[in-house]
Amino acid sequence: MDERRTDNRTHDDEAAAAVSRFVERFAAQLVQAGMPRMPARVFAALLSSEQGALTSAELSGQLKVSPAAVSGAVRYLAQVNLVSREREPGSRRERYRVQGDQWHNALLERDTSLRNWQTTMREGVEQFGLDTPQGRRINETLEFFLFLDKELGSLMERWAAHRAEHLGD
Amino acid sequence: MDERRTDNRTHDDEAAAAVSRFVERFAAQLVQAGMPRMPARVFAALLSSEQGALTSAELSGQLKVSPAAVSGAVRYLAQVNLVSREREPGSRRERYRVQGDQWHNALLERDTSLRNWQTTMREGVEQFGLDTPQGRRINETLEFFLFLDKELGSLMERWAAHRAEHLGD
DNA sequence: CCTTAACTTCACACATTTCTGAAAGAAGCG
DNA sequence: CGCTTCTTTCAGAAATGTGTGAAGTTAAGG
Repeated sequence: MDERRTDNRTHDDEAAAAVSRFVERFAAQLVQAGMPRMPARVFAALLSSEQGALTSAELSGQLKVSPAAVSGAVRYLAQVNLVSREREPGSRRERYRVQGDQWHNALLERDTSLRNWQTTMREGVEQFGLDTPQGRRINETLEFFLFLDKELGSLMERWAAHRAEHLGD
Repeated sequence: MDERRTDNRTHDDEAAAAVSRFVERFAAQLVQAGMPRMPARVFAALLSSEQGALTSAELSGQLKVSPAAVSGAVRYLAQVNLVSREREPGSRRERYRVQGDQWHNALLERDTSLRNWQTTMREGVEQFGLDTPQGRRINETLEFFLFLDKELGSLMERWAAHRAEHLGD
C-alpha cells in the first residue's frame, strides 16, 4: 500500500477505485433494503461525490453504464424524492443532486407507505372481526402502524434538533 | 372437520376466497417493501390464520404452491426471525408460527441491518475524511443511524407499554 | 431394521427485471 | 432555422429471480 509519487495517473486510478468500492458497497446495502440496483448505484455515487451532484455523463462514465440506464435510475430516484434535477444554465447538461437531509426521512418512508399499510390492515380487521384471533392479531398490527405514524414524526423532529446542535447551526 | 350442510360448501369457499384476497393484498405490500414474493405470501397466510401457525401442507394447499416453494419461503422467514419452526410431538409434521409481536420489531430491522449501515458509513467517513464535503455528508448519515439505533430502542419500549395498556391485562 | 410420511435440496424451465443500442426528442447556440 | 449536444424512449438481449418435479434426507412407527 506504499504508493509513492510515481505519477498522477496511477494515483488517480487508485482513488477512483477506492471511491468505486465504497459506492458499490453502499449500493449493495441499499439493494438489500429493497431499492432497485441501478438507482442504488446512482444514489450512492451522488452521495459520495464532492458536490453531492453529478451530471448524467459523469454518472454514466463512473458507473460504466449507458446513459439510458442513468436516465431510468434518475427517474426512479426523483419519484421517491431522493434526488432533484437541476438544469445547468447555459448548457444542455442536467445535474442530479441528492436531497441533502431529506433522504433520511425517505429511509423511514413515512409518507404514503405507512398509510397504505394502515388501510390494508383495517380491511383485514374488518374482514375477520375482533372476535377472531386473526382479527385481533391484525388489529394489533394496525395499532402498531398508527403508533409508528405518530412516533416517527416526533422522532424526526428530535433528529433535526440533534443535527442542528451537533453539526452547527 | 366434517361437511354437514349443503350450503357449507359454498359458504366455506366464499370465506376462503375472502381470506385469500386479504392474504394476497397483504403479501403484495410486503413485496413492495422489499420482501421476496413467496415468503411474503407465506407470512401473510400465517398471520391470517386462526392459530397464527400452519403446517407445510396447509400452506402448500392454501397458496397453491409446491412444498418446495414453502420450504424455501420458510427458510427465508426463519432467517429474518419472522417465523419459528415447531415440531409437532407425535408426528413428522412441522408447524410454522409467526413470532407474534416480534415481527413489529423486525419491520424496523433494528438488529443487524442497522449495524451494517453503521459500519459501511464509518468506512466511507474514514475513506473520505471529515475535511471533504463527501466525508461530512456521509458522517451525517452515520450520525443519523446512530441516532436511530438509540431512538428505536425507546420507541419500542413505548410501544410495549402502549400495547400492554391497550390489549394487555 | 424397514417402511413411509414429511420436509429439503437441486437442476432446470419459465417469468420478470434490468440494461443496452438505436433512434427520436428537446434545447442551446450559431 | 438548422446544427449540435445531451437526454429520453423503446424494442429486444442478457441477467436474475422464482417455482416445479424429482431425487435425497430424516425420523416416526411398525
